[in-house]
Amino acid sequence: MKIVLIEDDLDMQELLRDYLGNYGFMVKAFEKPLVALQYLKECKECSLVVLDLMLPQMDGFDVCKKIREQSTIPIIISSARNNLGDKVVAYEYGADDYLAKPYEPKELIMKINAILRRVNNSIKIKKVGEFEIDEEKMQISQDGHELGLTMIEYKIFSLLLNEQDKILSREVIANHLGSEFVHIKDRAIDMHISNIRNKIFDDPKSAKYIKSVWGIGYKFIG
Amino acid sequence: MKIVLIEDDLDMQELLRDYLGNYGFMVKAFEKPLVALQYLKECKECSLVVLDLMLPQMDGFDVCKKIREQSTIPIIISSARNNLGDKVVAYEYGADDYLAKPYEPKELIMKINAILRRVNNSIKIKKVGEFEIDEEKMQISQDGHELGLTMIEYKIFSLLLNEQDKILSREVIANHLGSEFVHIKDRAIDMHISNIRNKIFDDPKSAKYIKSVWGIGYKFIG
DNA sequence: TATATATCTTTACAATCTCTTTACAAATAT
DNA sequence: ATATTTGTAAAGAGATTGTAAAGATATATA
Repeated sequence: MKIVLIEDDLDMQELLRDYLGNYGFMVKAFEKPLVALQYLKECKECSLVVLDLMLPQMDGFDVCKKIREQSTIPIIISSARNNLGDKVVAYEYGADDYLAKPYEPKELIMKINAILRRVNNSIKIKKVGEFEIDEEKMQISQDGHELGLTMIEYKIFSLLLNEQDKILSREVIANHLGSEFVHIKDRAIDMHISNIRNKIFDDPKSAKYIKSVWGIGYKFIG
Repeated sequence: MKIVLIEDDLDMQELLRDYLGNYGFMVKAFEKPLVALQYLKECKECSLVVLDLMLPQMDGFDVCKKIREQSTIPIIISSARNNLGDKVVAYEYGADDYLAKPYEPKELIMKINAILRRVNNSIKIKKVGEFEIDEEKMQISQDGHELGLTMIEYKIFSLLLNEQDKILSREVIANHLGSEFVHIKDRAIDMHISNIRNKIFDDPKSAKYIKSVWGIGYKFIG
């Protein structure tokens, strides 16, 4: 489990590196946020960022925002500033948690574990109503019964489930299928929806699951 | 988004219920943990638990553990105890976050949003009187009941709600619908207003919600 | 390789839904 | 009283959706 630490106080950096190391985390520490951002852009196996707010080069909030623009990796803010305003801004910029210095390193460990537990849980199998998405097997089942979707059907239906209640236009759906599919016509998507509906026994006239949103697209009713 | 609050201090309970309510969360509050556990077992649409540690009947940690045995719903601990030991136990029992009293209610809101962002995708709801505008879903509900507006009806009514008490001319309304609709005749807008009124059970002769302003247009009475 | 099978896209048309207009009664202003 | 504005039913115009069927493409099997 690799953790990226962005902290310019080198004493603090070493302390956290050791502490996290003792709990089995690999730590990649950075002093300069711009270098860290570059590293994060290319790092596939990084699991979480611990970010100090007082940094050279660049404001910590901006770093947080920049990270969020390029990925959904969990971010824990570690800051000497302990006022509500800073916390509000941090959360609005997409941070997952906020720790005010000084804090017990143990508390950081616990927060990291709590967040990773959430993130990892959601990867394995995700339940949405009576449906279960198994990302590994690329399968979706309804009440324990595998639906036998085709690849495109799987991609479309898992998108609808993951974004439940959100209206997705045909364009958004097409984009989600990958660049090779952006050209396909809306009616092709309608056709896939129709086929999915057959497999989950849904009737468009009185939709229980996939609702047509007139003039826009479709949504899954959560 | 429904939140279960387990808190035996009734003042605190009311404070949090109001505060969370203002942010569009539905709150189901319990004083007794055993009743809450029973409720959670059957509740499909509950999204998160806020749990106080000092409770009658049963220790808060045990409640946390019991909840975790039966579900993966996010748990935020809200406790007067602020020592590392308690925090460690809470996280080990599967809590997602720990807030030490006294805290700003705003901070709880932020933590809830941060966790829900991870788990689902959090929602933005604006409340105007008994109406709730959900921009993501492009839906408006009245007393929790979805109105089933068409796209143009949604655009018009959300404009009226957002500009409550302000008189909007038909021209302003038409402009707000987008450039493709600027040509439509005033009577078309009257027709949409009439249809909206039907859906929200408003009577133009004694308007509770949408008032006609003779010679100008319409306004929502806030 | 050739053939069969499965998957995906397109076409076409009916069914459906939304939006606009019309028309007339009712309400309001001068 | 007359002119103007509003409310809305009803009809018409237009756009969107559902899906069968056929064609195109990809994948598997003999």
